[in-house]
Amino acid sequence: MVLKKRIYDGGFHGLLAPVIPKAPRSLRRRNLRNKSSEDDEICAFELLADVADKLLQEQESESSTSSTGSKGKGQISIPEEGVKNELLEVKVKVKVKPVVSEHHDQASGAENELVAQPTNLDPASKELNDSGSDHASIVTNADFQKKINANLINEAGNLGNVDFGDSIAEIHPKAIEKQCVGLTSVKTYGLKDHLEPCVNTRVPNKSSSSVDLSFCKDPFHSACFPRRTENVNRNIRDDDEKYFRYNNRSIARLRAFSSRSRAGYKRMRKMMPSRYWKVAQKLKDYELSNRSSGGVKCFSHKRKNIYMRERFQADVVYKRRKLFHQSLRNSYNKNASSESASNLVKFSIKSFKVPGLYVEVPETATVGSLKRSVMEAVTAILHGNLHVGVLVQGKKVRDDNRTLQQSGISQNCNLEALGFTLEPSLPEASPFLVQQEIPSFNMQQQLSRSPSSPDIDEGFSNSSRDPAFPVTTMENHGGKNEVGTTFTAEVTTKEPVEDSKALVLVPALDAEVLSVVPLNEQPTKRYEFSQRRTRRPFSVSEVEALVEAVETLGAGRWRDVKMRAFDDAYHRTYVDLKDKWKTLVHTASIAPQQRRGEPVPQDLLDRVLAAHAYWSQHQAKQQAKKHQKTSEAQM
DNA sequence: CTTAGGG
DNA sequence: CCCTAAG
Repeated sequence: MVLKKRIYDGGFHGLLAPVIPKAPRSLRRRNLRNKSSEDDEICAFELLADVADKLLQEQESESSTSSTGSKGKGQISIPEEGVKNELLEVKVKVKVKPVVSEHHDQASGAENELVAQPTNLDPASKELNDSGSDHASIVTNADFQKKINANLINEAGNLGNVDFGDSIAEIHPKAIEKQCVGLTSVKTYGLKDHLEPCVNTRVPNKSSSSVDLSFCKDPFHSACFPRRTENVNRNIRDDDEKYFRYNNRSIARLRAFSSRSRAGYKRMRKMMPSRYWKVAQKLKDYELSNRSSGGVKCFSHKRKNIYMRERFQADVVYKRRKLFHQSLRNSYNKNASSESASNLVKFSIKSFKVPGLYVEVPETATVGSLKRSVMEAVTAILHGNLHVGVLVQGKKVRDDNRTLQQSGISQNCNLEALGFTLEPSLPEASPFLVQQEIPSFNMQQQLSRSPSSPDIDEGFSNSSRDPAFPVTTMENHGGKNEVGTTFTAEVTTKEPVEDSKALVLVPALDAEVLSVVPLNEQPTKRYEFSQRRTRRPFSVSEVEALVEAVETLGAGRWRDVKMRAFDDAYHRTYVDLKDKWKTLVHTASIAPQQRRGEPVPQDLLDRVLAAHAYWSQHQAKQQAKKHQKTSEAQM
């Protein structure tokens, strides 16, 4: 009946603990916004262009970091005999989502503004040009569609977002049969200096099987379309640090929206790592501003929850990883029967997933534009700096001098555990250092992993496979119907596996690694893409701030604590604060000799203990009261 | 999205 | 720090 007085007499340095009522979420949320300017407008393609640029630069300046990577070229070579002289097949599947291009957006959902053109393919892939439409044909037969839909749903289920109205298409490069696949170039307005990846897959002879990825920059398409205002660039630069402060990964996506619904908003948000979300947000803002001037209603899209950025990111990454694993898989021919030579390693690479690929095309777009979109996406993602990685048991084998046998890759062993990754040859760099050096859209360095583990990299632990979402699973996964955009490229040896159509939902960004993972391996909770955040010990001043905040707000209101004391510390999520408090309490309760890390002043620890005691008691009282109340109500 | 806890 | 179940 009476407001409980909560005067902290424990002595927080003489301060009365101001009990700040917990504001309604709705209100609190409002506060979260407006943290930074929201008038930024960014052209999606500008972003793309920058990304492409960076990546290109990266590629050019970076020689291979692995033995396989000779600039712009990667090769998988299995020097073992027994590899069938088969043709490699490359399939590209795309999950398309209705989109409205920013340039034509008026409700009609105009065609994507991508323009595709034949590229100057290298001789080896010349025929690609001839194959023209072949290498990007849309499969629309009902049966397949059905499967894909199921798959999409399945995939979408992983992301937890689904939408209706998505159309799917499979692009099946016929070039396969010609043993090579070419990616024609695609030009996007504003996309500058894009590379023209030409992926040639050929199988020389029974002695070796190789996948040759060569890239060429297409001078022809270098001419840029008019770029957006400097305004855009400025904003990108200005906000870049925030966007990519912690994770600068490759981004290559084409996006637009046909749906301005909240669902759409949420979906997008979910699908993309929070760090990119902000960008997306801006992109959207841009689009919306464009559109609003045309009289189209915009929906609120200014939500920003800065503290949750990282957490969110984590979630997305997690989901992405999940999806990721569904795709890249190999199937291995383990036919011992025909294998007389026990030392032959025989297998086929069933599919290559293109993780960072994200394609969105308006339903009303033409098939042609779809093709072009895919091309562009591929171009943006594969623009070259890739190198192949080999995974055994989910662990990356880094020593190129090892023999297959030494690496545990042998016919008698578990070929199922063999996988490949296609990753950009990026330098290892601290995201934090990088961000300072490259204030704008730099998203390459991220995939760098700690240089530690020399041979086996635990990070790439077991290619996780979620049993619930087997690649080949076509069962309708019910419910959701949201589809991000999937883009899967499969490389298969002849004998097309009936269900080589594994459709993979690629969670957009973070295309660092394209991997091929064994099909039968059991899923693990470790995902290749997960990169643990770099450890950043709390400084004494941070501890001080935390203690102060908890003293006044109480332990448990982490969101508020965050807001109060770490609002600008983007790398500290409220969960982090909660965790830190936990450790602080622990630290304070153990002997000084047992403490590690930068010593926290005893007085601070004392305050921790005091506050902890106080708020614990407080909480207990609250609970008691609550119980009493409920019990009374029952009587 | 937030909290709360275990890992 | 990560991962998750609950709310």
